Amino acid sequence: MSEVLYSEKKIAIFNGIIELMEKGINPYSIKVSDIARAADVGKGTIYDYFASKEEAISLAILYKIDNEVEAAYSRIKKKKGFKEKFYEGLYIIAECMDDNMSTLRMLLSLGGLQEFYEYLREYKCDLSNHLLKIHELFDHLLEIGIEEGIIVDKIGDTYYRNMVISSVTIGFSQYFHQRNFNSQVNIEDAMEASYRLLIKALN
Amino acid sequence: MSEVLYSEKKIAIFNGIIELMEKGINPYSIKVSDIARAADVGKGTIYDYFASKEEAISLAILYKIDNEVEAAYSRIKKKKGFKEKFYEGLYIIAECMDDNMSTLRMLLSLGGLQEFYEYLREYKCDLSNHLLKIHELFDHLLEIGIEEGIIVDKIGDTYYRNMVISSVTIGFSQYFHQRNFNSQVNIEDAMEASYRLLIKALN
Amino acid sequence: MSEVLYSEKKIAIFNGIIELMEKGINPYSIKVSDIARAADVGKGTIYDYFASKEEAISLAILYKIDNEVEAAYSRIKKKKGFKEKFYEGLYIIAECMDDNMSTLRMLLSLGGLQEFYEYLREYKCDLSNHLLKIHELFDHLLEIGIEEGIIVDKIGDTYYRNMVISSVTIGFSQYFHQRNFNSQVNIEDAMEASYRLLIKALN
Amino acid sequence: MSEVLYSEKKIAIFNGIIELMEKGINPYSIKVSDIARAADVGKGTIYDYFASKEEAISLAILYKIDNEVEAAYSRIKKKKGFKEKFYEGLYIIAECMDDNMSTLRMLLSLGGLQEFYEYLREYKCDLSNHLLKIHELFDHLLEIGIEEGIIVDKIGDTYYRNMVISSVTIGFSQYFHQRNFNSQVNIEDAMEASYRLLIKALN
DNA sequence: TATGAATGAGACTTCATTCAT
DNA sequence: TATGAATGAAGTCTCATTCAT
Repeated sequence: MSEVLYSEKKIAIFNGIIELMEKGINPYSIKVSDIARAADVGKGTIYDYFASKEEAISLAILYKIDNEVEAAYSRIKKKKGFKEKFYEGLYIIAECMDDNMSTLRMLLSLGGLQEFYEYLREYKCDLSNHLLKIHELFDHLLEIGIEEGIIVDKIGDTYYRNMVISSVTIGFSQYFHQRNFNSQVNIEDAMEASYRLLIKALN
Repeated sequence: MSEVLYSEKKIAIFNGIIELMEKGINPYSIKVSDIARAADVGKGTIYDYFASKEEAISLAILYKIDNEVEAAYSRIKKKKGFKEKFYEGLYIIAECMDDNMSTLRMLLSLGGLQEFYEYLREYKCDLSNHLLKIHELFDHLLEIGIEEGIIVDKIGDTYYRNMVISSVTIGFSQYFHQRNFNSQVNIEDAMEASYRLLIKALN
Repeated sequence: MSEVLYSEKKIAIFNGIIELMEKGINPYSIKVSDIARAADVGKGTIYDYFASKEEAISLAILYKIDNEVEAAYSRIKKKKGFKEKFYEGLYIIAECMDDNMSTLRMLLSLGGLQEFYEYLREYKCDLSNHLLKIHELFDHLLEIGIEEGIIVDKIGDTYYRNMVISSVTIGFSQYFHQRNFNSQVNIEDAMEASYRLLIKALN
Repeated sequence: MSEVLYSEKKIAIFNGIIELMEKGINPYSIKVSDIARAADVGKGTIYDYFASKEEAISLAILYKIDNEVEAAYSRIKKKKGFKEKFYEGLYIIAECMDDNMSTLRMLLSLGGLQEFYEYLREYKCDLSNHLLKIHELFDHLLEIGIEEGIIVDKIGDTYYRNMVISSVTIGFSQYFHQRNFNSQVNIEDAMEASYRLLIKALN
C-alpha cells in the first residue's frame, strides 16, 4: 500500500530513520547527518525528497506504523480461532516492545503519538486511519469469539467491548516495561493472565 | 518529602519548567531562556542549581511525578470504600489527562518515561520508587475490596491482580485520548464501564 | 557581431539569464537552477558551455550590454539631425530604465558594472570596448551639432565635451529613478530640459 | 542623530560591515563570520542585535549614508561662497569615490540603492529622507549663487535647476570611474570643467 | 548570590557542481 | 551532446553555557 506511494529513495530514507529509532535514538535527538549516514545518501538528498527534517521523521514514523498495523492486521486475520488470534496480537506486541521504537506501543496505548513527536500533529488524519484499522481488528476478534461461543454476545456496549480489548492489550504491554520489576513472571504466564482477564471481562 | 530536599529556588525553577510543559511544550523543545522567563530568574541562576538543562528538566519531571503520586496516594487513602477509592483514582487520572503534561500518564501506562525524555534514564532508581508507591496503592485497594466482600480473595496471583488494576486504569485513560473518536460516551459512563471490568476481573 | 561568437545554446542561456534579470532578480540572487529553467536546458548543460555560474552571468551581462550598445549605436546613427539623435538617445535610456535590468544604466552612469557584479572585474577590457563605442557616439553627435551650427566648434576640451554629454545623459536617467519624487514633470518636459542644458553647455 | 538611536554594540557591528565594504567586499559576498571578525564580536552577538544578516547589512548601509549625508551637509553649509560650496561638494564626492564603498555614489547618481542591495527595499522611507536632505543642499547652493549674482534667478523651473546640479555632480563623479580612460585630465581640471558647466547651465 | 550579554559549537539547509546515464 | 539526481562544502542561525559584573 504505502510501497506504491513512496519512491525508492524516500523509503531508503525512511528505513534509515527507522533504523536510528530502533537503535533507541529519540526522534528529537536525530540529526540530519545521522539520517544521511543511516540511509547512505547525501545530506542534500534528504531535502530533495522532504521539505524539512521534521517532515522526513514524521512521515517515517507514519510509514512504520502503517506497515506495522498492516502487518499486524494480516497476521491476526490469518490465524484461526479466537484464542489464537488474541495470542498472535500479544506476540506482535511483544515483538514491537523488543525493538526500541515505541510507535506502535504508543499508538495502541495512548493515541499519544502527537505528544511523543509534536510535529505529527499535522498528520492527525493519517493517525485516525490507523485507529480505525485497529478498531476493525477489535470487531473482528469479538465476532470470532462470539461465533466460537467463547464470549457472550452483546455484553456491554461498543465502548465497553473496545475498552476491554484495548485495556487488556496495553495491560499486557506493560509487562514488558516492567519486566525488571516482574521478574518472577514469564511471558507465557503474562499472556495467560491477559487471556483470562479478557474472557472474564467478556462474559 | 521532596519539599525538604529542594531549595526554594530549585522549586521555583521546577515550577517554571512544569508550567511550560503544562502549556504543551515538549521537554525537548524547552529552551533555557524559556525556563528562566517562566521561573523569573536569570539564565545563569539555573546553572547555579543544576549542572545542565537536561538535569533541570529531568528533576522537574521527577519532582512533578513525585508530587502527583504523593497527592494521588493521600487522596485515595483518604476516601472510604472500595468503589469510592477506585473512582477517586479515575478522577485523578481524568485531571492529569486534562493538563497537557503527560508524565503521570506515561508513568502509569508504560513505565516509559525514559523514552519520553531520554535523559531520565539516569534516574531509573527514582522511578522505581514511584512504581513501588503505585503498587502499594494497588495492594491497598485490593485489601479494601476484599474486606468489603466486593472482590474475591486470592483471585489469581499477584501479577494478575496488579495487571488487572493497571490495565483497567490505563484503559480508562485511553478514553481521554480518544475522546474525539468516542464522542458518544461521557466520563461517568466510561468510569462505570471501567468499574464493571474491574469487578468482573477480580471475581 | 556577438552572434557569430556565441553558439545557439550559449545564447539561449544568455537569454535565460537576461530574462531573469529583467524580472528584477539580482545577479547575486540568481541560482543555476533558475537559469536552467529559464533557458529550458538541463543544469549540467550550463557547465558544458561555461566554467561556472559566475562566468555565465558575467558573459550574459556583457552580451546584453554589447547588444544594447550596438542597437543604440545604430538607432542613433540612423536618425538625422542633432536634436533627433539626442532625443533618440534619451528615448533609448528611457526604454532601458523601464526594464528592470540596470546594466546599461550603470554602464552609462558610473562605469561601475564591476561593483554591480564583482565577477565582471575579470572582463575589464570588454567593458572598455563598450566605453569606446559610447565615446564614438558622443563624437558623432558633437560633429553633427557643429555641422548644423547648433553648437560651437571647439568649445572646451575633449574632456569637457564628453563630460557634458555624459552628465546630461545621466542627469536625464536620474529622472526615471526619482519619478516618484518628480511626479510633476513628464518625460517630454524632462527631455526638453536636458536638451536645453546640452545646448547651453556647448555654446 | 543616529548615534543616539543605536547602541554601542550595533555601531560596532555597523563599523565592521562598513570596513568590509570599504575593503571592496560586495554586500552580497559578506559572510556573517566576516562581520563577526571585523566587528570583533561573536557570531551569535550579531543576532542579538539584528534579526538577520540582511537586516544588519541594510542598516549598516543606511547608517553610513546617514552619516555621510549629514557630514556632507555640514561641510558644505560651513563653506562661504557659491564656488567654495560647490567645490567642497566635489571634494566630498572625490573622497567618497576613493573609498571602495559605493553607497553615497549610488545614492547621488541613481537613487538606485535598492538595486544595489535588494534588501534595502524595505527601508525606502529612510532613503527618501536622504534625498530630501540632498535637495535641501541643492536649494541652499542655488540661493547663495543668486545672492552672489553668479547665477541668474529663476532660470528654468525647479526640475531644471535640480537636474542641472545633480547632472553636473554625477558627471564629475564619472571622472573618477573612468580615470583610467581620462588619464590626461587631473582632478582640478575636472572640477573646473564641472564648475564651468554649472555656470553656463544656470545663466 | 544573581544576572544576562556574549560566545561559538554545531545544527539545519541551500545550491554550485559533478557524473552516470 | 544533454540531463538532473545526487552530493557535500559552506552558509546562516540557534541556543546551551560561561563569566564579568
